Amino acid sequence: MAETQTPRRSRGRPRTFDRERAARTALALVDREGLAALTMRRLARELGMGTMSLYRHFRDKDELLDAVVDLASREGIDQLALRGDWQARVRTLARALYDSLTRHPGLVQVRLSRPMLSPGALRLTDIAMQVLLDAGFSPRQAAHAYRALFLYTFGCAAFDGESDPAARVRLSAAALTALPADEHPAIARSIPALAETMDSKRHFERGIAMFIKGLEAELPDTRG
Amino acid sequence: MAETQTPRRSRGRPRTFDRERAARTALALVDREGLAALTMRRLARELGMGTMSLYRHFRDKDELLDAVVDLASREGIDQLALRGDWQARVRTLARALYDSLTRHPGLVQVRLSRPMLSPGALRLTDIAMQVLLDAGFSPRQAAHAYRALFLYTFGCAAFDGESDPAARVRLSAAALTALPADEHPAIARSIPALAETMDSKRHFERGIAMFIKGLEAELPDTRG
DNA sequence: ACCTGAACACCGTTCAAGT
DNA sequence: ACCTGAACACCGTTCAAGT
Repeated sequence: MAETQTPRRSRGRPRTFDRERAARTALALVDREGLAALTMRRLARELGMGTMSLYRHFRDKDELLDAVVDLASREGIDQLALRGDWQARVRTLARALYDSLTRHPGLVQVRLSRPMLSPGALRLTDIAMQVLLDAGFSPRQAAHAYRALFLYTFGCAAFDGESDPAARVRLSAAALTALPADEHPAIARSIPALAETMDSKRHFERGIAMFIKGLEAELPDTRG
Repeated sequence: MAETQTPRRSRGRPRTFDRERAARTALALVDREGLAALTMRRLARELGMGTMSLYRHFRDKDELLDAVVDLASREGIDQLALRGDWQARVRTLARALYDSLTRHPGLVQVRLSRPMLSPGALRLTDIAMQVLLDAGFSPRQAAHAYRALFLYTFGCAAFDGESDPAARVRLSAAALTALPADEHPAIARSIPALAETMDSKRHFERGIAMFIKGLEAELPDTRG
C-alpha cells in the first residue's frame, strides 16, 4: 500500500530490501490465493519485474520459500507479552505459535518441511526455553517439552486448514455416522465426541491444558 | 513383482482392481523417487497405459492421491498385536502410526492436508478408541486424547523427513552454536539438549511416555 | 555489469478423434 | 462404449542476447 521507499544506503548490498519486499508480496499472495498461486512468474508480475529478475535475489524457488517462511515465523513474536506463572506463559506461547501458523494456512505445509532453524523460528525457541528454564526444568526437560509442544501445535495447525470449523465438525459427524457400526464399534459409541475434536482450536486448548498438567507432574518440587 | 492376475468377476465394476494397482504403483514410485516424481504422466507410463487412461479410474490427481493415502493408512494396521495394560497398548498404537507415517516420508505432507476420514485411517481410530474406552476414559476424554496423540505423532513424522537423524542432530548443533549467544541466552544454555530433540524417533519415545503420564493423571481411579 | 526474453523440458487436464 | 493422442494453459529454470 505505501509507496516503495528507496533504500538509503546506495552502496553495499541493497539485497535485503528487495528480498524483504518480495517475501512480503509472496506471503500476501499465498494468503489471498493459496500456496498454488505462488509461482515465480506470478510473483514477478506482482512485483512489476521480469520473471528472471527474481533469480537475482533468490537462487531458486526454494530459497524464496525460505524467505517467506522466515518472514511468517518472525511475525507476532516480538509483541509477545508474557505474564503470570510459567503455566500461563506456556499457554500464551502455544497460542501465539498456533495463531502464527493458522494466520497463513497455505504456508503450514511448507513450514512443516523445514527445520526450525531460521532466525525467525529461533526467536520463539529462545523465549520458550527461557520460560521453561526459569520454571525449573533442566535444559533437557525443557528442550523435549518445547519440541513436543511445537510439534503438537504444528499438527493442530496443519489439520486446521482453511475450512470453517463448524462445517468440518458437521462433515466428520456425517462421515462417521455413515460408517458400518458393527465394524467400528468404538467409533460408533463416540461419534459426537470424535466430531468435536475436529474443531482444532477448541481441541488445541484442551491439549495444551493436558500438556501443562503433564509438565507439572515432571517438575521435582512444585512451588513452595 | 507378481504377475498381474486378471480379476475374476468379469461383470460389475472391475474398477477397484485397477485403482488398487494404480495406487500401489504410485506409492512405490513416491517411496522410490519422492512425491514430486508422482505425476499423472509418469504413473501412466509406469502402468503401461496412456496418460489419459488414468482419468477413467480417477477423476483427477487429487482423487489418485486420496487412494494412495488410503492405501498407506491401511498398511500395518491389521497386523497390530495389542497386549498388556492400556499404557502398553497406547504405546504400541502410537509407534505403529509413527512407523506407518515415516515408512512413506514423501506422503506425510499429503496426509497432513487430508482429514482422517478414509476407511484406512478409521480402522486405526476405532482400535485406539476401543483401547481408551476400555481403559475407563469417557468418549470425550478418549476422543481428545486420541486426537492429541494423532496430531503430535503427525508433527513428529512430518519433521522427521528423509535425512539421517544423526546428521540432523549434528547440523542443528552447528546452527545453534553459530548463533549470537547474547541474543539467544536460553538457547545458548541448552544447545546439546535442543539438538538431541532433532532425533525425532528418540524424542517421540519421550513424548509418548509423557503423554501417557498425562493420561494416567486424568483417569479418575487408577486400577486397584 | 546488470537485467530479462526466448526456449526447454516439464506439468494437469480438456476435447475431439480414433477403435 | 471404451480408450487415448494432440493441444492448451500453465510450471521452474537455463542460456544467451539485450542494455
